[in-house]
Amino acid sequence: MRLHPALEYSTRDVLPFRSATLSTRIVHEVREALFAKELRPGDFLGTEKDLAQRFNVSRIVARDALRTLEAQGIVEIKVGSGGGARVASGNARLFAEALAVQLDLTGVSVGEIMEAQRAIESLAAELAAINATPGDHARLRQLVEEAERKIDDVAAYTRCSREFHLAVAEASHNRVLVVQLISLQHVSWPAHNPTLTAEVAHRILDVHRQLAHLIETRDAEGARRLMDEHVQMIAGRRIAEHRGRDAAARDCC
Amino acid sequence: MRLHPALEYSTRDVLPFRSATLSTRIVHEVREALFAKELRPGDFLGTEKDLAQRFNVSRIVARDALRTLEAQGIVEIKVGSGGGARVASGNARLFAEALAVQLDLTGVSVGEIMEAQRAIESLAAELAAINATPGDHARLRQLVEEAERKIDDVAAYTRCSREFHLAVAEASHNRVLVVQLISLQHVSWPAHNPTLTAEVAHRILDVHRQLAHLIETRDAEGARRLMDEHVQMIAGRRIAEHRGRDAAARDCC
DNA sequence: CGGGGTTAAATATAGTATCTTTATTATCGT
DNA sequence: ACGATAATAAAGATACTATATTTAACCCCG
Repeated sequence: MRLHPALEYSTRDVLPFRSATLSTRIVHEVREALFAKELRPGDFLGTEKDLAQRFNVSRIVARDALRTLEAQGIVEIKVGSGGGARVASGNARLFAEALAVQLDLTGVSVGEIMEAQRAIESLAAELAAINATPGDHARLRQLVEEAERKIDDVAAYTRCSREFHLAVAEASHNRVLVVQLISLQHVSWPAHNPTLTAEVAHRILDVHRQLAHLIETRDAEGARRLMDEHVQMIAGRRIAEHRGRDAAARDCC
Repeated sequence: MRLHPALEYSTRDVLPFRSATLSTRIVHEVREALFAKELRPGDFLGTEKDLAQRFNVSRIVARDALRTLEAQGIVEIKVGSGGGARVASGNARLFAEALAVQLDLTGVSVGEIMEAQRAIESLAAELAAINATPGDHARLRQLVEEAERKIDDVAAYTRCSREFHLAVAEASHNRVLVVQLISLQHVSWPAHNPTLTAEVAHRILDVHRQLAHLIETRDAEGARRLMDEHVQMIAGRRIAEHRGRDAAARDCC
C-alpha cells in the first residue's frame, strides 16, 4: 500500500541529537506534518512495520509512537488486512476528557470553571440568536418540551437540561465554543442533582423557554443577557453544592 | 517501594469482557481513580513491572498503558532507580497542544477561534480588574514598557504583545481562562506578523497601556469593553491575513 | 454463465517472553 | 563530604504466538 507522500523522505534529516526518545521524534514529525497541512484526516500513515523501517527503529518504538499519537487523538489504528494507522478526524469527546483531566490535575475550583462557562455560554447564546437555522430553532423547542415532560424525573431532567445548553452552543455554529462547553460540562455538570427542587426545576425550564424564544426572534443582546444571568444562577448553586459536599466529607470521614 | 493504595485491589474485579484491549482497561482504571480522588498529583503508580504484575499482563501491555497515560498528561515517567510512573500535576502546555491539534483536525475557521478568544479575553480583563494584585499590575506595566522598547522589532514586539494578553488572563486569577487562552493563542497567534505596520503597532501599544490602566484603577466594565473591542480588531486583522494567505496559495500553486 | 454467500488466506495489531543498552539514583567506602 | 560503584528502571531490540479483520478465492445454486 502506498504511504502518504508527506512521510516519504522524513528520514533524510538525520537526527542531530535524540530529543529524549526515538518515539517522541516520530510523534513530533507526524504532528509537524499535520500542522503543515502535509497530512489531512483520513490519510494513511503506514503500519507499525512501515513506520519502523521508515524511521529505522524497532517495532516497539513505532508502537510507542502510535500509542502516543492515538492517545492524542491524532491517529486511529485498525487491525487486520488493510489496517494500520490513519490520521483521525476531530474528536470532541476525546478532547473534552483531556481538558477535564487537566483541570482536575491543576486543581481548579468550581468557581473558576463556572466563570469560564459563563463567558462561553453567553457568547454562544448571542451567536445562536444571529446564526441559528430553522432546524436549530426546532431542536431547542423540542428539548424544552422534552424537559417539561420529564420534570419529575430528576436524572432525566438534568440530562435534558444539559442537552439544551449544548444545543444552544451548536446553534451558534461555532465549533470552538461547542468543544469548550463539552469539556467544561464534563467537569462541572453534576451526575446527580441533589438540590434540585420542583420549584427550581420550573424556574430553569421557564428560562430555557425564554432563551429559545429570544434566539428564535433573533434578539442577540437579550439572549446574551439572559444566558449570562442564568449561568450565574447555576454557578451559585454549584458552588453551594460543592461547599455542602466538602462539609459532608468532613463530617463523615 | 509501596504502591498507592488506590491500586491495591484493582484486580479483584475480574474483567467482565475485554473492553477492546488490556491496556485500555488499565488506562481507564487509573483515570477513574483520578476522578474519584483516590489518586492525586505526585502519587506513585508503580513501575512497568509493578503494573504488569498487578494487572496480570505482560510488560508491553503495561508499557502501552503508560504511553497512553503519559500522552494524556496523566502520568510522568522517570527512568532509573527510584523511577517509575507518578501522577503528574497539570500541564497547560500539553493541553494547549491537544486543543490545537483537535481544532486543526476539526478544520475550524480563524473566525470561530477569534470569536471564542473574544469571549475568554473580555471576561479575563473584567476579572483582572477585580482580582489583580499589585504584582500583576507591575507585570502588566513592565510588559507595556518592554513592547514600547521593541516596537521596531516585529517578531519581538509580537511575542511581547502575546505575553501581555496572557498576563491579563493570569491577572484574572482564573486558571481555566489561562489554559483556554494558551490553547487558542497556540492556534491563532501568528509566528510572523506580515501586516504589522508601525502605525498599527503604536495603536495596539496604546490600547494595551489603557488596558493596564483600567485594570489598575479597577474599572471592570471599562476593561471588559476595551478588551472586547481590541480582540475584535485583532480578529479582523487575522481573518484578512488568512484570506490573503489563501489567495497567495492559489496564485503560486 | 452469473450472483451470492461461505470459507480460507493474507495481513496487521495485540500480546508474550527474553534480552541488551542506557540513564538515573542510591549506597557505600574512604 | 565526596566519589566510585552497585542497583534500578526505562528504552530499545528481537523473535515469537494469538487474534481480529479484510480480501479474495471458491463453491454452490439458479
